[in-house]
Amino acid sequence: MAMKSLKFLKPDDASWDVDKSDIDSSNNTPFVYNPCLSLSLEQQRLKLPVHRSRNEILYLLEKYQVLVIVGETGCGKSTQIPQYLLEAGWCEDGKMIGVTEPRRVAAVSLASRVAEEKGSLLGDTVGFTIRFDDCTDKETTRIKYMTEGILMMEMMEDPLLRNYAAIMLDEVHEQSQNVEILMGLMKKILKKNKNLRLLVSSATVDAEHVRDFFNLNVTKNEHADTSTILSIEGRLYPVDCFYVKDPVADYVKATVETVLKIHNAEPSGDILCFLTGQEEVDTAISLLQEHSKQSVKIFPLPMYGSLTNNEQMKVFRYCPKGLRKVVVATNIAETSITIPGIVYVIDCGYVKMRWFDASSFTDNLVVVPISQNAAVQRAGRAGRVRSGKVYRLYTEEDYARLPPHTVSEIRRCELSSAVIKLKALGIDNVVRFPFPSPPPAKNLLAGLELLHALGAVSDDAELTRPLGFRMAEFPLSTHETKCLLQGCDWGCSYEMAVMIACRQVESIFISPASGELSIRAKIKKREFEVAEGDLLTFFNVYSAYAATSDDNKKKWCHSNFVNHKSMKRVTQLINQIGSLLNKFDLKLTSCKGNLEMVCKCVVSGFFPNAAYLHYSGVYKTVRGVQDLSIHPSSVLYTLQQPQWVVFCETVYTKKLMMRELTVVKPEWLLEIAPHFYHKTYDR
DNA sequence: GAGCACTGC
Repeated sequence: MAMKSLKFLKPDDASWDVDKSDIDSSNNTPFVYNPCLSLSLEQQRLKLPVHRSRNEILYLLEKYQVLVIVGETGCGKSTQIPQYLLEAGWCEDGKMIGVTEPRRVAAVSLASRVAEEKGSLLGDTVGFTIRFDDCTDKETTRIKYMTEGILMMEMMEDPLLRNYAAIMLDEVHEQSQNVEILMGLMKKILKKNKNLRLLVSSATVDAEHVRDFFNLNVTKNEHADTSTILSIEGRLYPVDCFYVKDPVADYVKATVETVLKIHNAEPSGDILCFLTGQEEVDTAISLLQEHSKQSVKIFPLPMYGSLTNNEQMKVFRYCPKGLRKVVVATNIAETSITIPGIVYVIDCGYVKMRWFDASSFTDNLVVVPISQNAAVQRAGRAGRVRSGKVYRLYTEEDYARLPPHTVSEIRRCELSSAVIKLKALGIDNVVRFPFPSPPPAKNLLAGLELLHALGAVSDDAELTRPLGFRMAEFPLSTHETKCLLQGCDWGCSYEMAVMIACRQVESIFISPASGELSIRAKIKKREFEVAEGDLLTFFNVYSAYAATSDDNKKKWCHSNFVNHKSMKRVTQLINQIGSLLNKFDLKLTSCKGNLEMVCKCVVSGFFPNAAYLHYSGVYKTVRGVQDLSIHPSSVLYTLQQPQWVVFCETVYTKKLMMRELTVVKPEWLLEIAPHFYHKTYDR
């Protein structure tokens, strides 16, 4: 069988450190491939495709308030354009150039790169700001890289962004919820602050849409346009496209067969396969490993988000000589990471996506066909080294029938936190807010309805004081924020902060996939379990961790199968929550073991997610009609099923499952949320 | 008996 076994893992093996989002200096973006590494920095700058457009960019920014830049990753736009603006004197009155990135790693690594090119220290002329890490200087920083959420927060402080000469929204084609809101807000800001310039960088797609969105010219006269497009020639080589003649029945099997076909018939070059989830990737990998044992000279590697850093790094290393590297990945390889050396791409044509259903108020994880844009993006992964080939496991007719664009996140997700932020920014009518791709009105209204139930907006849809205005400032879900603020009133804000912080990290437990270790991990986890459910189990784990002396924390985590890096981040998050509360003269206080109080406080934020055990043996929500079951990751999965629970989220794969449960009493629901449950019964 | 990908003064 496949060697997935962790049996031989030594305690000091690096793969113990399960770490996802933390950034450390030793992990300074292995993801960018630089073919000009041997040249001096200045020579490298001149070789970038964007260099030829330097003067044009500066000219267009004199003439237009908004410039849409189209260029593939690697053309140098994110590193060079801010420097051109600085060199051209845009920052002479002390203003900054702000660049937003969808990911923390990108913000940090771009800032370090540009600081190096400018020969300055990071945090001096060039800096970055991400959550928990502000590496800028109020006096000297002129170019500031940041994550999108940071700019959003700054807009709440200064709605006209007067500290900035220009803002560059980088990689907007990823269409995050934040970017949609940022673009809508920027449209308003640009009307009021005529000195501000906006650059929007996007992959080829949708550039016209973005330009037209920002164009304030209402006349037919093109000379009055306020926005325009500039294309920068990319570094992509042509990619030949192959389709299957007939639809495939099983795309995992077809992927494996296609790998073998390419390996036998095509010249050297690595292969990248796209599948939808971890299970599929693991299946494909073990099939490929069977072949590689039968002397097929391939080197299969999995790639997905929940692999440890160490396992992820393997795809960037050179593979054993004489073997062909075959990476089988989820969508993580579509935009988030770039694997060097890929010449062949196999595309199954599907993707797993979160989808919010406003009628049942559930978030579902569903497998859907990809869009034509995504298909092009996946194919492009084959053309970064030399001309490549893409094998699409669907017919050409199927391709033609795919939707042209991926439905943006804001049209698919729960919107209450977006709505409350807009309200706090003074946008009263959120349904009329200029989103570049407006979400369905019913999703916005569902968001409003939830905020109303939580007490954050009044009957006439105004933010309430103080609750609504306070809630808008927290980087947490609306349910969580409500629990936290209720906890301040009831004296259990510390317990709430701990449980909420634990929800923000990937997982606080380490769960080896198989073997003896996985059994030992389960036994250890059981020792922390409490009958009140998952959130209180989190609290239990954290309390034990916090009670351990600093010197022993790492060892303690190791022997208890708790993720040390997650716990460090949880501690950081609790501190941040504490200082955010301080802003409102609120404090973290503990109720010291009053379990009923803690559970009631959970109900105060999560009461819309209450479910009861139906006599048929499945759970049902009070408001909905679907059947729900307990997710196997829950501590309640193995215990006797409680009569009433509230859950933090649901996932739908084969059936609808509740995650992160708390056991409750039905009378609490009526006591804490009479407005909500009366209303539902009346219907 | 199960986990697309990101992010937050």
